[in-house]
Amino acid sequence: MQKVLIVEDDDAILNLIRVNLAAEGYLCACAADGKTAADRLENETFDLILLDIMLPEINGYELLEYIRPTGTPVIFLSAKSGVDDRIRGLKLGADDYIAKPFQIGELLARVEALLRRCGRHSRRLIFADVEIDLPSRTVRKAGQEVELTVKEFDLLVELIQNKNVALYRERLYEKVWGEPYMGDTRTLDSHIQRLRRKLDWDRYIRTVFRIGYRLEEGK
Amino acid sequence: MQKVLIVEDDDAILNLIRVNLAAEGYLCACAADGKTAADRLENETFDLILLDIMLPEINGYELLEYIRPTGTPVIFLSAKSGVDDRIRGLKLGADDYIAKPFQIGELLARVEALLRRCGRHSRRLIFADVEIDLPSRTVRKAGQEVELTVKEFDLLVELIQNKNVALYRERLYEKVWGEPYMGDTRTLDSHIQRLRRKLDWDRYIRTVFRIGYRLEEGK
DNA sequence: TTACTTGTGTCATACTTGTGTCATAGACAT
DNA sequence: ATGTCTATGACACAAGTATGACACAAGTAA
Repeated sequence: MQKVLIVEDDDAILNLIRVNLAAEGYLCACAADGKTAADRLENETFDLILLDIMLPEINGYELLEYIRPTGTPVIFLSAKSGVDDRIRGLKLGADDYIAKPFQIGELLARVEALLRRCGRHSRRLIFADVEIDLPSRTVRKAGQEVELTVKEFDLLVELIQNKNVALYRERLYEKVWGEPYMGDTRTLDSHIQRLRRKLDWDRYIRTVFRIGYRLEEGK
Repeated sequence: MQKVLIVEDDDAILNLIRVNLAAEGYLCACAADGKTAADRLENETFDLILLDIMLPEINGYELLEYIRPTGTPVIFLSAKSGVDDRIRGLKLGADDYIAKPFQIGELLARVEALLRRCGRHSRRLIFADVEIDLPSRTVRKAGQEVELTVKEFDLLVELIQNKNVALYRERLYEKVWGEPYMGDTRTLDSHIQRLRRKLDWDRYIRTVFRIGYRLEEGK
């Protein structure tokens, strides 16, 4: 599922976009001003950003400067419909420029085209405040990168892919270590603990006594 | 130098585009009908294709079908300016859609934006302050030419084409050296270090312990 | 020759990871 | 409730391993 950030201060337009993107199966995040958007960008990554130019606080151009180094594709949305505005937006680094008022169908088509091109099937997992990008093997908690070792990372992925399932120690071990579980060592437990500590996840990684562990959604 | 194919049957428009693209430093190839275009595509590769929809012989839509599998970016040019036409073009696989009549400046800006985004298939790669010209195998950092050896160059290209992906040592080695990775030599590491030193890229080329390396965008 | 590229060896260091120990918590029978 | 047994948490540590840094030699082209 692709994740799109919509930065737009006009409620009506924001909702129009949000509803339509959601209906197409995109995961939407919204920000009504530049500051809020900057905060979210600090803490999350997106597959695409729809960016209004005229915003309170920080405007779209400034925000673009900030986004550019991350390589995230951006489509400008703007009431400024002049050719010069379009050229300026594109030259500054936007990937597309849609003038308001626009037809929602065209916006959807342009979003689709851009994501198709960017090929970012950026397979990622999200659980609670933690975001995992599989190809790059990076983990971010509340936007902050957390350094995990190979085993920790693989274990985390295995847990998230089976959230809310009580995983037997045998199964976990065999999946992550790729060899049969002999029991009677503290290996798995130690790694679970390291994960709990690094992610501050005591509340999510629950021990299932005599069985194994379960990554639990909800509180 | 980027190579653009212009497929357009109207001489005036064709020339307008050709002259302006050439002035911007692009290498232009032209075709006035679908058949000619198809022939050229048989024998050459391009960084970008500007494609008129209404053409004699083979029309733009059909041609797009043929181009799509190659992954070359396409901008549709069309006198059909309706929203539905634009949506159709984009849905069929075009990356952008410019309605005629257009302002040449906007076309140039859109060409530039698309090529910027598509780095991967092109003959020119850009990452951070480094610019790579594949055909001439030259590398420039902040405009200054940097001399890289063959292996260093190939390694760099491989990294950039897979930026933000944790590349396994095996994969990197096999891609660049073209033979299976036996492990237990300092070859790959040495070359990574030479790259880091020559480009001053400690902050971009990150070590993924026990996995390999990752070229990381952003800060 | 000379200059250059490239692979490899060595050493030091940093990091990962498995395991042992001990304390504590849970399960269960009495 | 109490006691017992076992499983897990917490922690520290050691061994093994991976990587950075560097130097050098074999190979190659000029």
